Amino acid sequence: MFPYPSGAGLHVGHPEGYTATDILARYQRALGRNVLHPMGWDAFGLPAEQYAIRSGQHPRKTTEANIAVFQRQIKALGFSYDWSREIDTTDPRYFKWTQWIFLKLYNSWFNSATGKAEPIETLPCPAQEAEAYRDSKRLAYVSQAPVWWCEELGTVLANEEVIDGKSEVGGFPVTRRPMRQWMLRITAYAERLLAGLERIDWSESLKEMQRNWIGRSEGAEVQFPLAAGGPAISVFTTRPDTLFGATYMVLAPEHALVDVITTAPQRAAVAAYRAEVARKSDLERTELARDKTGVFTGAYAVNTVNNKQIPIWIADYVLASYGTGAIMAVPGHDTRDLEFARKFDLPMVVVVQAPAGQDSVGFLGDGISVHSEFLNGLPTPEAKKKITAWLEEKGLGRNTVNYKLRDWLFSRQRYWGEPFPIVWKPSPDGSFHHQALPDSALPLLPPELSDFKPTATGEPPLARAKSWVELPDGAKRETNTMPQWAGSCWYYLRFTDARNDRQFCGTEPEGYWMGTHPAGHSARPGVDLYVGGIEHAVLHLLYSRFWHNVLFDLGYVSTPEPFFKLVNQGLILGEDGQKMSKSRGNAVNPDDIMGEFGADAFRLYEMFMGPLEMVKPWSTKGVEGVYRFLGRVWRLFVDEGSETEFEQRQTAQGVDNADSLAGIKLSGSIADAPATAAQLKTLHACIKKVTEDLDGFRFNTAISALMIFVNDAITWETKPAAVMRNFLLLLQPFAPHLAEELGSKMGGGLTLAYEPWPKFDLDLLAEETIEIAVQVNGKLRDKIVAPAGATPADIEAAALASEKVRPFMEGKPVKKVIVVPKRLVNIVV
RNA sequence: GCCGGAGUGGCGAAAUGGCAGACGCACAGGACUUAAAAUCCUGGGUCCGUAACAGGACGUGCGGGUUCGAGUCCCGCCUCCGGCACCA
Repeated sequence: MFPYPSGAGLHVGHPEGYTATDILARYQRALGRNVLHPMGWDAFGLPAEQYAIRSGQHPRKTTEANIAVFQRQIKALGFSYDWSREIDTTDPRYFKWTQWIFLKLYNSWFNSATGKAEPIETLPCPAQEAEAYRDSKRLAYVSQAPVWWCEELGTVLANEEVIDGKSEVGGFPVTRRPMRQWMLRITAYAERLLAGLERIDWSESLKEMQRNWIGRSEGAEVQFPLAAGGPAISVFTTRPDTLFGATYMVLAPEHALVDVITTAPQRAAVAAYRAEVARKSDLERTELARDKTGVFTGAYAVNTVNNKQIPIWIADYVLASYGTGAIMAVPGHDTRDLEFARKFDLPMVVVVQAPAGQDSVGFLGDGISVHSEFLNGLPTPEAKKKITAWLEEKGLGRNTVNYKLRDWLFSRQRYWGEPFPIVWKPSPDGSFHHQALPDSALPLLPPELSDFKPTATGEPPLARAKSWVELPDGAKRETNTMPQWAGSCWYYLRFTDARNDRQFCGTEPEGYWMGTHPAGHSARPGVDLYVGGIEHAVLHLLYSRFWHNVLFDLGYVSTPEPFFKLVNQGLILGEDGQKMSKSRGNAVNPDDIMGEFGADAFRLYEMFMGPLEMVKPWSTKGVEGVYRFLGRVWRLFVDEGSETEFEQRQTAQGVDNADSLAGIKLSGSIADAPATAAQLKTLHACIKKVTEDLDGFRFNTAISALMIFVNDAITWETKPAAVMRNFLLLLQPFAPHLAEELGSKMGGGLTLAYEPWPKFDLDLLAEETIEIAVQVNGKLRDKIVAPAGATPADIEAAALASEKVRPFMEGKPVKKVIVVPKRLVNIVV
């Protein structure tokens, strides 16, 4: 995942994923594959804008400076990126296409019959109000609804950006307020986003997080007529089988029918309760709201299965934004309803018999229906089917599916983001109607501003630029901007064809790199390997999949999913095992580490710490360890005398580093000598282990294999040049600077990075004799040495003959002997 | 509460159901040095045992199970980390 270039520079987490992919890129190239390994900048975003507000410095300037810092650090780490594909989401040549994709969303609708997005022109519209109808179906639409507003940040936020009633960025309180906003219809893709998870190689936990976020829930929508007549109240329930146990109803306080149904005597109480709820922040509502509150509306609904009248309450434990914003309360089999019923003394009926030994009151699982007339005796799944059929027949209900996923709030009141390619045209009645700009008007650049603060009226900062906003024909530009996620939704596609100024990316390169083109190198549709932090599980990774699905439907990309294989690198903690942070004082600065130990040691250490996916604490002692290893590699190759001279020259003044380094000679122990069988075995064991570990992303054990080679090679009096050169080829992806330096001293022409990966020969690994463990009743008692070709019978005989084993078999008959070829013998007595 | 993941030496960790602790850190002893650093060599799970060897018992969060054999598989718990959480 490409980084947001913050002013603080890289933190140690960045090089973790980047080193892993760089090693694999180098490895895959050495295997002869064409590798796309690019870097870019997710550079729109809040910090640059907030800095601009404080300092008056244009975010463009800050962003450029930050990118320069990131570039310097990333280049110092020796990543083999293809810089000709570098992208910057704030570059008009890039965000032109972000705006273009927005227009595709705007000009499309989701056809539920085909399950796909289609151009808006294909939408069958009623003759009257055609435009309004079209607008109501677009994938990008305007909504006047309560949204999360963050006073501190001066902007609205998406659902995904609000955590426990606070902004994800900064942890500021957010409140709900109705505003006109752009939304993206991601909910139309709920099923597709769920189904798509089945065909991609992501960790189960990450898939689960996405599934939970989408929150699919199957149930029934049921109508409850009002006792007094008028509109029916619709509820969503996953347990229609408990309908006979519904003893009251609850509407969310914000429900539209509350005003309609509340009776005169209750009006004051209801109004007071609604005011109280509205005043509560969402934080209070979720954190403190375990204690149930609510008031009676005075109205009754009819439970049509038994024609009983049940009271209608309002309570804030029912959310306006989920399902229909109303529930049938079944205190017998729902914890929350039970709590509420107990508090307000409402009736409770058991309608599901729990299995023997469990209390039926408050029982939530599947059981047998009771006190439910025609459902009695049915197990829960059948009762659900029967009651739903019954409701459908009477026109009182139907099967339905609900999702927790909400549409994506896509506009922000910020300066430093992509402007919407939208203008508002005046209508004769004085209102304004949105209209898309043509593709030819892209990119739409933001106006120049010197004051980036939100305006006093709460309008976005872009509203300040009157000459930009107000068009000669009386139309006004949209002044919201897109969220930071927009640019990162599709950047992986741009990498395939980063300099294309006619298309967001060409069909050919897209097909080639995404793996569906006949000439493509991969059988895994999508990005072959995507490495990044888990924090994007429900943000970037969900948004991106959504956009990609839409682009796929519209025929612009060739794969249904963007990222085939995804690996989440584990967080690197501070030396104290706590999360790294400036305030804790346990943060590690990559520049310091590179300055002291060099880029290779830094790369190597981050890979040696442990498995890529694991959370692991930093240890500067550990860096010293791999640094020492690199020192041993160096001394393995170079002549000690010339090395000493080098060090002396270094301490003298006015000596050019490169010239001085060239004076170091290769060690005399490296010679064009034939390798011994033992040397070849050491080399090929290393090739095998490193190769297999790289295939499995096991960088830490691959490095330990390199160490094992060096520990052995350091004892060789004569080091065959061919063996040593092969070792450098294995080292090169991990520590490219050192490996290339030594490679060039060895000569032989090519840069190591362009040479093929060594192959291992199993024959060279064959042992002449094998050590075999001898167990008695599963306990190790001896080790014997047998020729590699020994038969199981030979080995068994040798094991039984062992002196050390004899005492443990004394006087006990041998029941069974298990011989595991080449490993062990277990004698059961 | 629900869903994921993880618990192995002093520490980071390694181990297709087959010799637990590879590799590294830290530590200890030794060599080199006037000395230190660097470097090189050696050692090490715990306990019992021995003058020293030898030898033995125990040991992968806890309790069971399957198996000739379990860190690994199964069942039940505990702890930690991450996510979700009044979602009907």
